[in-house]
Amino acid sequence: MSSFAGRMREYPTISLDRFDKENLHARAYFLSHCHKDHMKGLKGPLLKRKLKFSLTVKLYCSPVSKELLLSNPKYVFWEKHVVALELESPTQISLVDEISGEKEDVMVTLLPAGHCPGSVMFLVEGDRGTVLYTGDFRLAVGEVSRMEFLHSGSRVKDVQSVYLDTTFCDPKYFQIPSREDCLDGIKELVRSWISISTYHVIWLNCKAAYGYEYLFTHLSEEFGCQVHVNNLDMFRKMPDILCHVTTNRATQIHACRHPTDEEFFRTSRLPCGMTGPDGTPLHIISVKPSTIWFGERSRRTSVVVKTGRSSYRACFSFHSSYSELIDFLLHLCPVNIHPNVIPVGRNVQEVKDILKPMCREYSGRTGIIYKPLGILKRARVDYTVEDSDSDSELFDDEELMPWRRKFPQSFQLLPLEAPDPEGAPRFVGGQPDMQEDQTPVLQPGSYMDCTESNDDDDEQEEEEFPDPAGPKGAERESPRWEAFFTAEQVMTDESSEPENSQNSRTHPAGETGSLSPKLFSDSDDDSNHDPTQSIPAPDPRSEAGGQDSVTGQ
DNA sequence: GCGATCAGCT
DNA sequence: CACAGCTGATCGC
Repeated sequence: MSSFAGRMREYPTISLDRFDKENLHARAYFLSHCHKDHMKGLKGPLLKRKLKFSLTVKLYCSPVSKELLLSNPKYVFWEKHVVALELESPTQISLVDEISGEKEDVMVTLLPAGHCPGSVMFLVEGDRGTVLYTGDFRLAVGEVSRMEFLHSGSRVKDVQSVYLDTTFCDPKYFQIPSREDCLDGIKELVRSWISISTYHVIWLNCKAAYGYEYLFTHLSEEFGCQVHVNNLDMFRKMPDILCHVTTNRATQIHACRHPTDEEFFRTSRLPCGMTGPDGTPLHIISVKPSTIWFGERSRRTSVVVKTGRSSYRACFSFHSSYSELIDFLLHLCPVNIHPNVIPVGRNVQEVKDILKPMCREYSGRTGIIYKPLGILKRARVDYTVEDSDSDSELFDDEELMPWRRKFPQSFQLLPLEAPDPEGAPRFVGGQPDMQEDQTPVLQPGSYMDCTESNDDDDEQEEEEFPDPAGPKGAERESPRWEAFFTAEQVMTDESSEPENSQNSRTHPAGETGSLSPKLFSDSDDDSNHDPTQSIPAPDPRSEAGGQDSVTGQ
């Protein structure tokens, strides 16, 4: 969560991502993205009043952020004062003091931040130097070197200060699998489940915030199956997202929410209440996108981990990992780095100590070529620099390399602080240039990793599911669906759908017993997920028409 | 009655 | 396992 107070020391007359207290006096406002912790004070009555009497105060953001902001009635009063700036289009902005008439011009450029729809960084250039406010961001290693507006000719711009998203500025988040690897893992899980039968549905247990659209659009595209969401008003002018989400519950992929959705899931219901034909229960698995949960794990895991009978965690990060942050900072080589976020369990000084070696005064000695992954890799073994085959992928244009570069002495020691003594990546897969003993790439379908999971976690999560078989020793038995459904539905019938109770009574245990039992067992073998091993046994009442009502679009 | 803040809960 | 956000209680205006 951002704890940035809103103002940069170089340009104190503008406020970014904070709109309360001192920020009420700003000459211009900037919103990096539409997450509530970056919108504090934005709907406040004081600011509302200020706007009424001001001719010059504007709120600058990306076109997508403007759309998302104004789709919320609480912020429509901004309508006349929001200015959408195109990405990577430097814009001169006059900062005028409406009382004194005093004026200062700055050039502002929005850069893509990869955090959520519409998220941007703000590059501000003016008489007080060049500063970069990152907002929240996730950039892969090497991406910063390809951002044109951070460069001038063949060199990196002289950046005075970076105001940085330090959410994962901690060695325990040294490596987070790439978006692509995480997505691939989730795709394989989704594929293996929804292909069993049309009664098999996925619930993506996503938080109520922008940022998961990337997941929705890719899954929809992959499986030709729109994702069910509560509301799509905010995407009304975003056809690229809109075409992949739906408010029609008849789909196998859900990301709908309900205040008690976890309870719904425990009782085998979707938050939207969707059932199969005649109220037939659907077979639901939940996938909870998580980052910190993975960061806390002490052993290597795959990008998708089974945490309960029908619960999974999938690695999914909106924020750059520690190594991505280092790559970003070593490339920019700013004079100052200010953390916007103090991760839980750390204090400001600790975060500043971590960042210090990336500041300019600690670098810029000789002309050592900048190769972050090579350095990180070597740092665990020795302190020499060596060529890496991955360089060409990371830096497609050597001309864009920073020119004032030397390795911060203390930085080379940082990876040794990582909790993993061997420096092993925490995930199966990972970067192609990892050490030889690591599995080089994600194995399709390798999302089961129960044997490496933390026992406590598993126990805890398992408890969410009533196990009619009783003791742990019975875990490998076929799930007893009849008891599972009946017991819970009798107790909670909030949906007041009579079909539910009827359905649970008419759902024979033998039928569910044939549902790929190993999918629910404590397995760590992919082959168990081969849907062809099981014969889906839909409710006898469900004819083709019924199935269409589940999958029909 | 509203906003700010915090505990509790995902 | 706290990435972001909601609800409800309490307090002050």
